[in-house]
Amino acid sequence: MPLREEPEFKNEFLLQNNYKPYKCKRCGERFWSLIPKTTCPDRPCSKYDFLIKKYPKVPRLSFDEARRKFIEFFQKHGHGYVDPYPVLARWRNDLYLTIASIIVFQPAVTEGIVDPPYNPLVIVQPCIRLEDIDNIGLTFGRHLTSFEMAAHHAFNRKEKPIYWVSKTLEYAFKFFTEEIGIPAKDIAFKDSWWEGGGNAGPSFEVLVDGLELATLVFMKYKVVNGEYKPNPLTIVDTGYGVERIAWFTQKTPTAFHAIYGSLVNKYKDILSIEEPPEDVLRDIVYQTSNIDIKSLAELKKSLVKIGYKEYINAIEKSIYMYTLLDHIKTLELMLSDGIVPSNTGEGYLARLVLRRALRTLRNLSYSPHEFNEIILALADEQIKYWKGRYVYDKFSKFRDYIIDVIAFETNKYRETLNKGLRIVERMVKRKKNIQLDDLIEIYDSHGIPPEIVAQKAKEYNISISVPPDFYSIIAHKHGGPAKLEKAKEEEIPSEIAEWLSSFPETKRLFHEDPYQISFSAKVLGVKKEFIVLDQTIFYPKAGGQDFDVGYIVFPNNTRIKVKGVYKKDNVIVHELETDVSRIVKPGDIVSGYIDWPRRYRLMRHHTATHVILGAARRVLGEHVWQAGAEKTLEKARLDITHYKMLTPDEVMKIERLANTIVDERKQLVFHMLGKFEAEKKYGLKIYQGGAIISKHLRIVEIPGWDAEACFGTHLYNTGEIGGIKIINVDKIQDGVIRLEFIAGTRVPEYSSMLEGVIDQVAKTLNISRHQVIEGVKRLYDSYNDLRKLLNKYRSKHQDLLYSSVIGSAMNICGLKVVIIRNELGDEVIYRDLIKRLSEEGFLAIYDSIDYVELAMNPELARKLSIDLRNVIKDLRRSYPGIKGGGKPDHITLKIRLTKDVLEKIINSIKEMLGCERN
RNA sequence: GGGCCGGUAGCUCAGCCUGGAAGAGCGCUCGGCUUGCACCCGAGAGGUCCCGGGUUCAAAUCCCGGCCGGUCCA
Repeated sequence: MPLREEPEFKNEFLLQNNYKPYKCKRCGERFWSLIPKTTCPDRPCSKYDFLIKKYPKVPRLSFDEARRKFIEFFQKHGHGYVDPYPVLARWRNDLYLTIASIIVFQPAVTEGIVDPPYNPLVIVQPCIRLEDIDNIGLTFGRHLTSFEMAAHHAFNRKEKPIYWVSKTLEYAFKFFTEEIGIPAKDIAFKDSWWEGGGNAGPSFEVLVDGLELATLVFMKYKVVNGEYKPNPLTIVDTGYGVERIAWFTQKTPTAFHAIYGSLVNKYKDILSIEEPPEDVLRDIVYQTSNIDIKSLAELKKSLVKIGYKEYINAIEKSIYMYTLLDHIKTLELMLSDGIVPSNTGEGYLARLVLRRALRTLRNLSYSPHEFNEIILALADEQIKYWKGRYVYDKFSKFRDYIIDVIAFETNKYRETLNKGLRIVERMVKRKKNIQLDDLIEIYDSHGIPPEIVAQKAKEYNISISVPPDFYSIIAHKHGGPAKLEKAKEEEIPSEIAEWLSSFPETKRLFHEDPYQISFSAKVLGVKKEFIVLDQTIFYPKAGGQDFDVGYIVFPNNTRIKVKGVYKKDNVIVHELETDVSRIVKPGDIVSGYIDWPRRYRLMRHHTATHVILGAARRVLGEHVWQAGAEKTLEKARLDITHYKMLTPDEVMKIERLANTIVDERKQLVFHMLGKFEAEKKYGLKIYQGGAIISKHLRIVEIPGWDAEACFGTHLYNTGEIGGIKIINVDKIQDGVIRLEFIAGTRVPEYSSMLEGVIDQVAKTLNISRHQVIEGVKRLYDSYNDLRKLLNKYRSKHQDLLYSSVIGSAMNICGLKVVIIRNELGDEVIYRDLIKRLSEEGFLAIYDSIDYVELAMNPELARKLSIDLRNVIKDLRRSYPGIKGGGKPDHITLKIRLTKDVLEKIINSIKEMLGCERN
């Protein structure tokens, strides 16, 4: 990382404005200041001096005012304003969350594929970072899981530079001195390095009296396999902390008070918490600001050291409250961007945040049955608090979903806790202690954190020591981070894929007119059975839509079937049934025909999929996103994100609503739009099929209903769908529901199939189609009656067998021996009978069809010192190699019970009992 | 996407390590006690031990593969 001799660090602006470099005597880093300083004004080298210092010219800025000031300042200086993007990075397939403002422009803009909407630009982007989630609260608001990154960006191309270091430093200097009113001498710039989202570069941290207010990054590199390569564009990537600016100007004891204002008191009421007096709290924050505190225990020790022992309890509870403020806001941001909690992917991140919040409630001594009420009250207060404010207004719009999903997830967690605690209890009772291995298993496999295990074990007077590095043991166990790859490519042989890259873009006739069924085109390349044309009506397998089949007619008039069509970037390749390299050459003209009935079905299924998605979003809520889709000849499949199984009523509503769109005969509209233009016009929900990195997007719009970036072939009018029938609903994984449906002429085919099933049932029962329901009912009833009757016969038969068998019992040296033969093949009777007889002191010899079993009462066997296994040994003398085994009172023999075998068995028993041979 | 844990009566689970006659509690049915309810007492019904394969004389139990659920991590 320390590529520290970057020229950016020695900058004109700093030199011309009398900034001088100093080396911090504590951390050894270089920083620039107007006045001499021995340590850098960054913690932990300095304390939060801003909390106690007076700045006469700094006005008190609310969170909203700080944001507004920033935007206005940069707009005034020629920056175009860009609306913030969601915290869920739908436009990227290598990242779940928006962790910085630059994420919005990676990779399309930073790679130079797409121009930014403005250049330079200003954006205030809500971001989520979960790396420091364990520090939340402990640092009194320096760490937050969600924060606003105020940024101005300039994207410099070699041929069109915008600005670089000097201008950026000048903006920062001007903004902080003129707009915020901070004296120039209090501002310092510290050399640093930043990387994220695939880019990196030198940076300056802007520090004021202990608080880092901004980072100015000069992104020159991209990171490829751990190596720094020059980026095609050099990018000014700044990040100003809106929360920190508000905190700085308000000088509230913690950042939470600056961000959450009156909500803090609401939370205090709901949770019945008293914070320490304001001046005490501020002093605690100040005094601990130059210590790296990693746990509550460490903070408590520090409190003792600085003489605030009596506030330990109040501080602990306050920190839990700050954690709840933070986590619930982050959770609501995630949920209102449509995250559905789940056990994988981004959904897990939402679950993680919620569960951490619930654990915090537990730390505040709430018991699980109180979780629901409290967490919902807290969640609702945040929704109210943020109403009408910046992006957070959407909390209100998503209120129903937020409340319902939190309640649902909370119940789920309670169940997990209960289940896990039962496991702990069982373990405690059985093993009497709990080792580290057990703790790891309980957390890793059952989701119960060690603190809770320890608490439970305490009830049984077992004390457990949790190693301080518990979570890193877990992390180590799971191995290093793997590369995130949300999407995957199509299946063409790699040599073909390589060959394809040499061709120009194929003209897509299927987009120009999806109803065209024949065409002619010029051959551009042939390789065995693969052929590339200058244009085609054959749709390649893409976007979940199956490829077209048909045939191509070659110059010598042979027709050859097209059995597959694929796409690599913008080149389409046809796979033919045979090698055609000898009958056609580049430059030839060929004609082609697609299997129209097949294509038309695919089109219906595809357009129906868009209609169904729109219906699902309206019935279930806007958190519903496409999680996968496939359209085949037989049916269409749409996986949607939703947190619980659909009710039959919901399914019916979706189906009905979808069919009204069919009946409304909506005309579809197709556009090619620039990336940012499309996102602005339709929102990020165009990325239903996943991220698309491209300059232009093809938007398929059903006006007033649905708009998606989509490559597929669509009908011109929803009326052509004919009708939609949902045929199957399934929960395929946590948070994902699969809908299967059919459209158009598939519907009668499907209902004929169902009729066929009914007819077959009717035929089997020898009744008419209309009587099927009663017929099956009657059959089922009589089946049950007969089963009961059978049981009566069984017990009757068993009684008869019993008396007949004991009547013919042999007495061998005082032991009563009976022989039972399986004559009916009904194991149940004999097994029962053997048990009954052996309990009554008989030795039973059971002759089943292909084996022989000897069984007697275990106690009796012990009393008579009988080990039936000796029977096997004895038998082996005459029948070597017979198989069998068992225990003293019960053996199994793989042998047929002939007269001779029976005789030998009886002799063997006699010998064991010590009577004479006869 | 990967690791770990689990799947046995309607429900909650024991049995699995160490293979050998499928269990408990709750619920259900019937009967008794009771003015009635809860309780209590007695009897009974209820099983694809997730599915498939393998090892074995013998598999709920051991091995392999799959499906489903949970959980942790990316």
